[in-house]
Amino acid sequence: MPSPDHVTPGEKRKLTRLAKDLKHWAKVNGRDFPWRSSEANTYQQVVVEVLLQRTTAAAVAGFFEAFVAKYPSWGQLASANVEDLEEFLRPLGLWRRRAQSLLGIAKYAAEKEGQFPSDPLEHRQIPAVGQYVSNAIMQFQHGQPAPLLDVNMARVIERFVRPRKLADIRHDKWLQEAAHWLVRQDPREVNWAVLDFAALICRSRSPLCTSCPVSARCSYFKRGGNAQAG
DNA sequence: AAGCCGGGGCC
DNA sequence: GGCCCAGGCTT
Repeated sequence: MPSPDHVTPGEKRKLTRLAKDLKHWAKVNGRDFPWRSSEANTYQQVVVEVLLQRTTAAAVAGFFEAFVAKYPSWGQLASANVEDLEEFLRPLGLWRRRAQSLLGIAKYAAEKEGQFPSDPLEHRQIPAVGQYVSNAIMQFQHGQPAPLLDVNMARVIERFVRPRKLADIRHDKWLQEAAHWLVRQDPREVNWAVLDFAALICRSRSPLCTSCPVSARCSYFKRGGNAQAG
């Protein structure tokens, strides 16, 4: 009996096949956002993660262009007036907390000329940078494979393979390992594919299992998880 | 481990 | 009306 903290070889094969299938699925069905554009710079790729926290990507999509126009760099964001920033963020929600987060990370980044540490342990002290944003930094600035492991990616992995043991995503070793394995090749493409798949098919409420490209191998589907069948 | 932030979309 | 959303911070 394998340790519950460890991803088994069988689970790794499942995840490898899942990554392949979701990449294929996303080529046709994936979403297109401005921050995924080849034009997007590291500032935009990192700052958007703060905008996306607890916020739908659709809402950020209608906001992103205006934000980067008003605050085009870490330096200009760092020197923003707090009240102006709060007012600008208001339609997006979480505006007080988010203004503080953005100012904090911008001041740090401006000080370091936009360079974040390559050691994720050093990210702990940076405002607004938790495990998720840390992984985004590792991927987008340092080219290191890292999972954008949020509630959505967690849901996909848990349904497809098995549920995690711990309540907190960040403390579940098995889930962490599974997510890293899932995105180890073509991390950008797979990360975005998984997030798109989670948002469009493997939704938290009423998942569209009948339209799912991987339902045949999904443990959640095989257990009859979706009662209304899409 | 749980509560909090927050407006908007969706049921 | 309640739930959810590319989390992080505080208690």
